[in-house]
Order: sequence, then C-alpha cells, then structure tokens
Amino acid sequence: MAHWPSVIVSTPVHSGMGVALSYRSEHALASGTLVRVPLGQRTVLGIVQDCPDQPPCDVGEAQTKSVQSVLAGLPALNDEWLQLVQFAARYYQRSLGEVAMGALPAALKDLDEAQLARRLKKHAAHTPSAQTPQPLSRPELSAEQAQVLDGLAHPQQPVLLYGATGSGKTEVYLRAAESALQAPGAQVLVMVPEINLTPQLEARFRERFEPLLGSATVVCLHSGMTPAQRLGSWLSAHLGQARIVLGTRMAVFASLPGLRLIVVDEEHDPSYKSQDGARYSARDLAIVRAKHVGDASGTPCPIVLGSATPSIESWHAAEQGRYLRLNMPTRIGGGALPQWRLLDMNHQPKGAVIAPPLLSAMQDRIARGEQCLVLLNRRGYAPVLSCHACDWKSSCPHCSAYRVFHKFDRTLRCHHCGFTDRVPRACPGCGNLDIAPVGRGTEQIEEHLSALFADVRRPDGNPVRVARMDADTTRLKGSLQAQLDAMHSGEVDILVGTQMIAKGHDFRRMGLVASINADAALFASDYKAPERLFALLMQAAGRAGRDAEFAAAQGVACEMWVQTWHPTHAVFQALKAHDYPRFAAEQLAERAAAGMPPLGHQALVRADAKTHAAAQAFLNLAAAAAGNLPHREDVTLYPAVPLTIQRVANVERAQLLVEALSRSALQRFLHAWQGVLLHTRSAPEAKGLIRFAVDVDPVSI
DNA sequence: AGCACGCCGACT
DNA sequence: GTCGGCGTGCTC
Repeated sequence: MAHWPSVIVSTPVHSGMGVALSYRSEHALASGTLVRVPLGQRTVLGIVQDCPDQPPCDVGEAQTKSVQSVLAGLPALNDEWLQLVQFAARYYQRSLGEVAMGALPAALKDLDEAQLARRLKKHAAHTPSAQTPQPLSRPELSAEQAQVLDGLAHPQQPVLLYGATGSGKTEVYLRAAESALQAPGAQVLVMVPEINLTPQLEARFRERFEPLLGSATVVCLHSGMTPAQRLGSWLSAHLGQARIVLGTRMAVFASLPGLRLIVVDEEHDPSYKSQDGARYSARDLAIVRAKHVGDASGTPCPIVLGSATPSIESWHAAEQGRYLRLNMPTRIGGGALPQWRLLDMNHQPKGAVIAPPLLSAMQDRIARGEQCLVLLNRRGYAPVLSCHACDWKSSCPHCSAYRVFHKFDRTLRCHHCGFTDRVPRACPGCGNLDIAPVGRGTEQIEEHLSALFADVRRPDGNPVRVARMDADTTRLKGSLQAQLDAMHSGEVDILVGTQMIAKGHDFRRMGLVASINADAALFASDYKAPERLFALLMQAAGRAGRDAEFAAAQGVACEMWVQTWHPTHAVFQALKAHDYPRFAAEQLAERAAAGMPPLGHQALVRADAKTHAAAQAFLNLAAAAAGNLPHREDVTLYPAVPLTIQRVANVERAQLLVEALSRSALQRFLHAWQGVLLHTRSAPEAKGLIRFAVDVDPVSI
C-alpha cells in the first residue's frame, strides 16, 4: 500500500516553503527516518515528519515524487528531537527544514550508502565493552555542593546554580552527571559558551568517567571540529554510545535518545545566542528541551544553569519561582574572593596608562612571585592611526569603521571585514611622515608593561616576562594551549589580554587582576551593556586567588583593580560590594520601568542591502504594510535605523525594533508578518536588498 | 539556499 | 557565432 510521507527538507524561509513536502513511498516510514528525496534537479537529505496513508490534499497526487532511498541502519530521530527543532523553527521564525537540517552534521548529507555502512560498522565495533567498574576517585563535597546536589536530585523546575567563581560548580556538574548516568543508557548534555573552554572541561569529564564507562563515553561537538569528527561525535550520541556530550551552543541540537541531564555552564554568556542563520538561544532551547524530555518520559529531566553572574532573565525567572535558585557563595578550600580596588583616574597623573598605585601593586605581586593579569578588551596596537597635519584616519574603504594598527606585522586591519594592508610610511592624504596611533590596544599595553618592568627582577633573579593573549596570538592551532601552559608553569609573570583571558582558566599563582579601560562599556546605548560589563569584570576577578593554599601562604588578599573615571557608577559599586543581587534588582527595576526584557519582549528585523536607502525602505515599507495583521495593536514597530557600524564589507545594514509586552502576541505577530516581509522584498523601493533576518530575543540592539 | 532559465557584453 | 554576467522563479 502506498504512503505519502511528509518530509522535512532544507528550504529557507525565503523560499516561502516553511513546511515539510509530501512524497510517495511504497512502505510506511516511521517519523524521524532519514531519507533521500528528489527536490528540483537534485537529491537532498530529508527527515520524515509523519507518514499518512492518504495522498496530500494541498498538492496534487501527480506532483508527488517518490522517496529515493532510506538511510539504512540509521535509527530514526526521536519525537523529542523533532519537537525541539519544530519549536526552534517556530519560535525563531525560520523554516523547519533549515533548522532541522542545520542541526544534523553536514557530512551526513554527502555520505553514500557504502560510506554510511562503513561508519555504522565502525561504531558497532565500539559498542561499550562491559567495563570492569572502577571505583571513582573524586574529591569530598563541600556542604554547599552537597546541598545543591540534593536540590538537583528531584528537580521540579530548572535549577539556577548561582555559584561564586571557584566555588566548585564543575564538581557539582560531575556529581550530577554521575547520578544521572546510573540509569542504563542515560546521556548527559553539557554546554559551554566557547570552544576554548571545551578542552579543560573535557579533560575533567574524561578523567572522572572513562575509568568507569570506557573511552568512547565523552564526545565533543563544536564548530572547531572537522566535518568528519563532527559526524563521528554526532553518530556516537545518536546511537547512544556517547554518554556525555560536551559542546558549544550547536550541541543543544544533538540527537540524544537517552538524555537525562542538561548542564549549561556560564549560562549568562551571550555566545549562547547564535548570530547567524537561525538566531536561537541554546540556553533557552535547553530549557525547552529539558521540559519536553520530562513530558515524554514522565520524570522531569534535570537542567542546571550555572553562573557567578546569572543573566538578568534567569535571575528574574528564579525570583518569580519559575527556576529554583541554589547558592554556592563560598570558594572551595576557604579561599577569599578578591578585594576590589576602584582606581579613580581623575586623581591620577594625566595620560597615565597604568596608574602609579596599580603599577606599584603589580610590582609587589611580582616581587612575591605572584602573577598578574591585565585585561583590555581591544586587540591590536592602536584602534586608529591618524595624521596630525591633515584629517586622514585609518578608515576601512569597505566599512564605516577604522582599521586597527597592528604593530607586530605592521599592518592596518579591519576587524569587521578583514581588509588588511601594510602601514603606509607617510600619510596617504598629505604625505606627512608624522602619522600617529590614537588609543591603546593589547599590543601596546604589552610593550608598555615590558618597558616598565624591564629592570625589575623576580624572586628567582630572572627578568619579568610579559605575554599577550588575544585572538591574534591564539589563531594557530595549539597556540592557545601553549600559552596557557606557559602561564601555568610560571614562565609568564604578567599576562595582557582581551576577554578570552577572563574566562574559565585556573591560574594557580594569580594574585592580581586589573581592568585598565572598562569605562567604554558604561555608556553604551545597549541596555544590556552594564550586565555584560558586570559579568566580564566579575569573571576576570575570579581568576585571582583560586588556589586557596597559595593565597593563604602569601598572606595577602588577592585583588581586582579597575581603572575608571566613574568610580561611583552603580556597576562598580555593586561589584565592589560583591553584591550581584542588588545589581540585578536595579537592572530589573530599570527594565520594568522601560518595558524591556525580561519584562517585555523584543525582536529585530535586520536588513542588509547595497544601499542604505534600500535597507531602510524595505524595513519601513514592511512596517507600514503590517497594518491590520493579528496582534498589530499589541506590538510597537520602531522606525528603521542604521546599525552602529552601518557598513561592513560594502553592505549597508539597518534594523527595525519590534516590542511587545506579551511573548505570545509578539510570536503571533511575527509569524503573520513573515509573509509581508517576503512580499516587501520585491517592492521597487527595496531593490538592492541582499537579505533580511528576524532575530527574536536579540542579545544586543 | 541551490539551481534552473533567460536575456545582454567581450572573446576562444 | 559562444561563454558567462547575475536578475527572477521554482522546488512535493
């Protein structure tokens, strides 16, 4: 008997085909089955959504083509997974096909039958051999950790683990995983915001669980892996061999038939929000996923969101009782949190890059054999090069931004489009030889500190070594690890770097951390800027004094220095008092007054075009045409505005903000508006539009 | 998004 | 005479 399976194939929203397409098959196909189907002139991978035995009514029976083949030997994706991608597609206003196919490893698409069979055979050979259970070696739990694990044992709701830096959150994740993995076939999903953070966490999980479960139990899933590696990890997870899947935001879409625990580490991190393609929040989807797993299995799937500075959204959810907040305020081993030193730059010598009190504090630390960390969120030597004689500046010819001066290779580089050339010898505008760097980046601070410490000796008599770590010095594979090793071994005394040095690393001899130019973030127009600054500085501060024994032996409290012209600013005062709850309450009050998230809801429509007029016209026309759509009166459409950096790589960018007090009203409106946006594309005024994208719950506006 | 078809400029 | 530029239009 013939069947007419509806098959999810990769079609973007722009195609106007947001739903599955009907095909014909001689056999019934289970939903979730992976198939190859003809689409236009090619054959594509598809996923069976359902399989009615009646022909479709919307398209003629004659139009339906036959399913070409079934990916034999590959188990079907389960309902929970299908539900997840369906939710993500609906919520983030993308087509189901784009989200679902984007969630599969790309290498699966161009695998022929023989290759797939070989792959599956390889995995079958890896089937977990009965391991002789080794006793786990693990540290004692602190009272706080034990209490949190109690709370996690019978979760009725997501858990927000509010734990200070160094309070032992990772051990909580490990124990929670251990208890989840007791169930046969159980799987654990652990997410981190950045690829950089996967190796050390992977090592912790391997060390703990491999003796018990074997070497194939922990797999990684992130964009730094090759397509073949990704396919391997994905298959392991899908076939239930991998028991722990550790990855970045993309891992939220892993097929995990035995999912029994989700961990979202550093849940506040904006990297969890995808900025291209379907703009999903992996943290928010993880919450949804845990709920679906629980609904399907009858027992709730525990989910832990961990952070020392939770996102305001998660904090609010906990305040409302939607999440269960569990606190771990104390550092493991009794180490003290750093003392904050707000250095008022109004009272420092004019032009001081590193103010004298900070410099002498650093010297003291070095003299005691400690390390220092200097944070400056700007790579390169100077953000602009400028001619004093004429008005020339190092603008990028393709972007509305300056090119950054990189001294080590004498280039001017655009950090937005990548356009690079050599630094001119003389001003291209007037021929003047005196072109000077304006402002400071990490390279310059490294140079400056090297000079300042040139004559200082460490306790062992060796000269002080200053190193720099940013995207430029860690570009090559393995160089990040090499630099971290140099740091851990104690070769480096002062590390200068961008925010990448603030995250996760466990430097044992770190006594002082300094942020030398934090003010830039204070007055940004983005309402989330204070939240991000708070998290960044708190995280950076958390690098200091992590080794309680070392800190105690030093006899001096570790410190976090902040150079600022606004020491009385609320963000700094809250940081100084280690008072995140107060900071969060202030932020929530401000946002409530302005109807901002999490008390209101937002979406952005971004338009990229050849001319700014086209981008703006497209957005404003679409807004005008939203006239009597459902829930139009519940949403506010603001006029289109150019992005802060209006032009990148010769593409003009504009955006339009949509606000609503109700999430469901916003959702319904956006859904109805999709068609209008699609239609507006072909308006003559929008000629030159390259693309548009809806961004639900944007992280920056 | 792919990948067609389709109609106008410089070249083996 | 064709190769190829990228502007519309369709994919069960």
